[in-house]
Formats: sequence, C-alpha cells, structure tokens
Amino acid sequence: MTFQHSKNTPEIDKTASEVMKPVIDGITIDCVIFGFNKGNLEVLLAHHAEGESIGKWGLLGGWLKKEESSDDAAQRILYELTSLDNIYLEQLKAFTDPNRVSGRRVVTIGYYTLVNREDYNVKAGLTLMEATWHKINEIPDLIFDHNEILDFSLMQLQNRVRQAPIGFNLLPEKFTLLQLMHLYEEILGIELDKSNFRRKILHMKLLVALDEKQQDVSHRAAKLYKFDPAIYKKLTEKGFNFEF
Amino acid sequence: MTFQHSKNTPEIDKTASEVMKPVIDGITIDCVIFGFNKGNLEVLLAHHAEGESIGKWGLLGGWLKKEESSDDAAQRILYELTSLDNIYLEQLKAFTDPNRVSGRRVVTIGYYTLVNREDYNVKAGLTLMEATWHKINEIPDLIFDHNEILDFSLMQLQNRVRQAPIGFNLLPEKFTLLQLMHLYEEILGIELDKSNFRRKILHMKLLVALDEKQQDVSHRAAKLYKFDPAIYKKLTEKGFNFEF
DNA sequence: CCAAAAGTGTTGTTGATACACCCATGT
DNA sequence: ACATGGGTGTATCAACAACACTTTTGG
Repeated sequence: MTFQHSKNTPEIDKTASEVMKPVIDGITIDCVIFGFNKGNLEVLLAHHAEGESIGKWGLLGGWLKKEESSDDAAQRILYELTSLDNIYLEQLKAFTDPNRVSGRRVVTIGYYTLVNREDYNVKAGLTLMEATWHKINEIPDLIFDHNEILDFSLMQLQNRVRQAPIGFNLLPEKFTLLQLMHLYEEILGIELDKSNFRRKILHMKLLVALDEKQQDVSHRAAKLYKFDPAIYKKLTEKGFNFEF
Repeated sequence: MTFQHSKNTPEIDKTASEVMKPVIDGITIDCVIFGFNKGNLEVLLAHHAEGESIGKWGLLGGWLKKEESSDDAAQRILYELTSLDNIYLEQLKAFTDPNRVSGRRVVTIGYYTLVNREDYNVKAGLTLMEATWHKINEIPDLIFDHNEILDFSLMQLQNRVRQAPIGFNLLPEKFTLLQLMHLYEEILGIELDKSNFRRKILHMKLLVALDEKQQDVSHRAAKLYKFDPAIYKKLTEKGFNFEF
C-alpha cells in the first residue's frame, strides 16, 4: 500500500481547496516587546479602548498580509505601532489552539523583540498613547492566549540569553558592567557575584572598554563599555556559550 | 493619537473578514522524523509518485483541520502515516515565505520528532512503501522549502540535545554507553573521549545500570543501561545542562 | 594469541565560587 | 565621615581534557 497523495503532499492536492476553505479565518502576528528600565525587565502592552476586549491589555499585533512573510509582517507591524526599526526580532512559534479566539479560527505567530528603551523614548511615544510598559512580574490578565505567549517568550528569552549575547539589545550603546550584570540577574531571576561576573564577561573579550565614565552619579563613576559586534561574529562562528 | 483598533486587536476587527479572505489558502504541518541507525542520524522522507512533484522527496505532512491544534494535527498525521504513537514531538516554527509554494499562499508549521527505530520497524512498514530513511548528510533536493525546514530542525535538535536528554528517544530502551556516546557524536558532529564521556554521563545519575549485557558481539560485551525518567524529572525542575 | 571494544586510573590545567578588601565620589 | 557602588586579589574546589593502561570476549 502506498501513500495517499492527499496525505503526504498536501500543497498540491487538487481536492485541497474544499478541505481548506473553512479551515482558517486568518493569521495574525503578536509581538512581545521587551525593554529594560531601572533594573526591571518590562513588556510593552496595548490597552484596548473599544470593542469586545474593552479595558483589557494585550500584546501588540496585526494581520499577516498575503504577500509578506511573517518576519516582514512583524517588522512592519512593529514599525507601524512604535516607529521602531531595525531591532532584534525572533519568531517564537505558532499558537494554534482552535479555541484561542472564540468564534473564529485564528492562528497567531508569536514574535519577541528586544528594544533599547532610550531609542524607544526618542522615536515613539507620540503615536502610542495607549501602550505602556509593564514590569514582567506585574502583568495583568491579557486578551486571548496572550499570557501564554508572553510566558513562552520569557522562557525563550532565558534560553537564548545563555547562548548568545542578545541581551545587549536591551541596553543603551554604552553601559557599565554592573548594569549588564543586573540585566542578567533580572532576566534569569538569579543573583550573581560582582567580582566573578566581571572576570567572566571580560574574559570573553566581547566588550570594548571606552575612555568614558558615568556622569552624575553619587558614587565612584564606573567605566563605560560597549559591545563589539565584530568579535561577537568571530565567536559565533566557533560557537560559544554564556552560562551565568 | 491612539491606536487604530484594527491594528492592535486584529482578531475582533469587524472589517477583518474582507482583509482576510484572500490571504491564506491553508495551513499544513510538516514533520522532520529523526531516527538513529547503525551510528547514523537519519530522516524519514516520502517519495512522491504522482502530481507536480513526481519523483521528488519531501517531508511527511498534511493539512491542519479546523478543530485541532497544530500539536494534535502533527500527532494525527504522524499516526496516519507511520502508525507511530506517543513519540517525542516538538514544534519548530511557522514557515511563511509567500513564495514557498508557487501559486498558493500556504503556511506550514514545522515539527520534528525523535523515534526509536526498533519501534518503527515493528509497527510500520506495511503502510509505508514509499517512505524511506535517508542519512542526514545524504539528503536529496526536497520539494518546496523542505530542505530549509530540515536544516532548521537539525539546528534545533543540536541545541535541544545540549539542554535536555531528549536524545534518549532515538535509542532502544536498553543501550550501552558507547551507543549513547556515538549518538551525541553524530548529532553534534564532534568527537568525544570515551573515558571522559563515561564519567560525565554517569556522574549525572540519569542512567540506571541493568544486570544485563550485550549479546552476540564479537568482543567484550558492554553493560546495558536504561534512562531513568523519574530522575530526569527531578533534574529538570532544578534546571540542568548537557555540554559535550 | 590477536583484534576490538569495554572499562579504569592519573595528571595537569582551567574555570567557578566565595569571600575579603581597597578605591573613588557625592552628600 | 560615611554611604554607595566601583573595582582588585586570592584561596579552594570541582570539572575537564588528554592519554596510558588493563580487562573481557570471540575468532
């Protein structure tokens, strides 16, 4: 017995159009936008001022269009909603529970992004009266399955941050070692030893020491560092690991 | 200026039906099925005997139905095609390039699974004249974007195998330490030291030594071990790492 | 006895951990 | 002077890599 054609090659099955027609009402994109502010990991949420979900919060999202990939759609939606461009963006997975939206069959593709809050403050704000940042451990009930998407994205962030220095996307261009350490502590929910963290991170040679120091702090000013993307590229080719 | 409703809450937008209608022709599921045989990592591919793609190979897949999640669909499709049940199965991501299938807008959700070849041989075979195993480094040109999906799944497997002992799903219930080591070597594409591997894996306490030995080998018979899921559960709660 | 794989032991090196301590600066 | 965070040094311990070695078994 051989395969039935309709099973192993669905895309070219001539009878597929009947099967498909009622199946999917549409595909959306939902973005978990992470930011780091004063030692707290935060997420940008949109407030719904009208419609069924009035008064509730949700992730930022939109419809996938016919002629774009989901990566392009996520990029576009993010730009439309926040004016942010060229930021770290990665697909999580598809969320497909048939009851995730009542009454309709809508599949959503989750994304997460890491943004530098300083950039965000400059470029956006104007268009975003209804979107505000929420601390990661003070997240309200969200619409649909958005809490699940957010939980998944946090797990993903925790995993990814151990394998590549993507956390840098959450920081301003120039930062101190302790800021970086606090970022890792906050994302991973652990405590780190100052001295050991310094040695470890400097040993990786990923940071470039600048000739600048912090300004306007009421204690000894810390040296500023920046992340070196060239060295990062070299290291990724060899494969490397972050374990804190 | 506030959000336009159609942007941040797409699912309940009253005008959405017009936007959606032409957008998606359907969603499919494609599974990368990994097996391990005689030291080789292999993938199960289906041969297309008719239709546009005649003569070409592709991943095993099928349509997502209206009332099932993609996880359920993947499970169902796998069972229909191979009679395999209750196997390790994980979503990769959605593949959404608008041109991945010419003439139609079909999004596919990729999955990968790890199967024990001994189970497979028993239960399947009858229904699967047209599906055969291919060594991971002898993969032909596949239909659509299936090569891309396969490449992605291999990366994912390499990553996941370092964080949890999912590799055990590829082995028979009872195995020797060197079989396990060869599995890691094959998946990760590295060479390992026998002695160091032994110490490391035994030190994790994840394996249970059995009172059995290999049979019918033309050299000293190795002790057989099995994987202990109870201890695995304990360890995952604490979080643990495999680095080889 | 030999081949082939199983399995043990040893040693040098590296890196993680846990501290104690000094330094610079604003109030 | 003291609080606050910046930054250095060190002793101990666990993990790892490299490699040599012994054991068991079938042919």
